[in-house]
Amino acid sequence: MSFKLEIETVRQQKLARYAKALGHPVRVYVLELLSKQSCCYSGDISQELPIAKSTLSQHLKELKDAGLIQGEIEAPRIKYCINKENWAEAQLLFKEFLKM
Amino acid sequence: MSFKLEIETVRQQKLARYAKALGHPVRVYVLELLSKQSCCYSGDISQELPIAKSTLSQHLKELKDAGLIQGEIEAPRIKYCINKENWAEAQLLFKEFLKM
DNA sequence: ATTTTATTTCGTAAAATTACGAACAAATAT
DNA sequence: ATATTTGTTCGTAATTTTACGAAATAAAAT
Repeated sequence: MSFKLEIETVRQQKLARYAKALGHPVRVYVLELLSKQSCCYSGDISQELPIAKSTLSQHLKELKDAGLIQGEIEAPRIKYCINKENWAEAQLLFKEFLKM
Repeated sequence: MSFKLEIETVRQQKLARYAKALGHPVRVYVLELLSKQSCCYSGDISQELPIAKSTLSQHLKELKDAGLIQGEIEAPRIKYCINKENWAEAQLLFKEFLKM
């Protein structure tokens, strides 16, 4: 009996998706910032980083599309927070993966 | 006294670099395979995956460039193994990051 | 009503990623 | 010597990523 390693599973695709979202220093920075202060505004982040606001906005969109963060409108600003449910999933997937 | 979160540090860049390398299902698969059997040949991997050999070769190159794997020539084949030193570093970086 | 504030979306451009098959290299087997 | 085996590199193409500034949006302040 041989155990064939699963290929291209949903699990692997999810892990890769989260990893991809973390594949840029700015996005790593943003997630770490959000973890430190639970939530924050786009402008707070923008002040610290030497990139255009529109560029930051794109990075935030990618984190959102990957499901790692979410934004609530608190006009005229937007409050970004970690998406706890998906973050927990990502943590689990990475933990399992790193154990290997 | 306020503690400003470090921005664009070497640590964040390293983490992002490793994450980026894991940002594709095939590369996640390869790393898991290598962890299961310590080492293996490109052909062994190729057999399992529905992608062209040249494409797999590119993915292997990216994992190698990111430092996560290494290849020893064992002509006419190449034996790929996990780069333990860098893998340990990646594990540590991710672990710290996930703790947040 | 108009201006200000905070942030996104649009338009654009350069660079990187992903994928394939064909051509190439290098050692082994015939 | 030549063919076979194992992988890589090359050439090419489509798509995605990254980045910027300008224009747009939408609520709040004046």
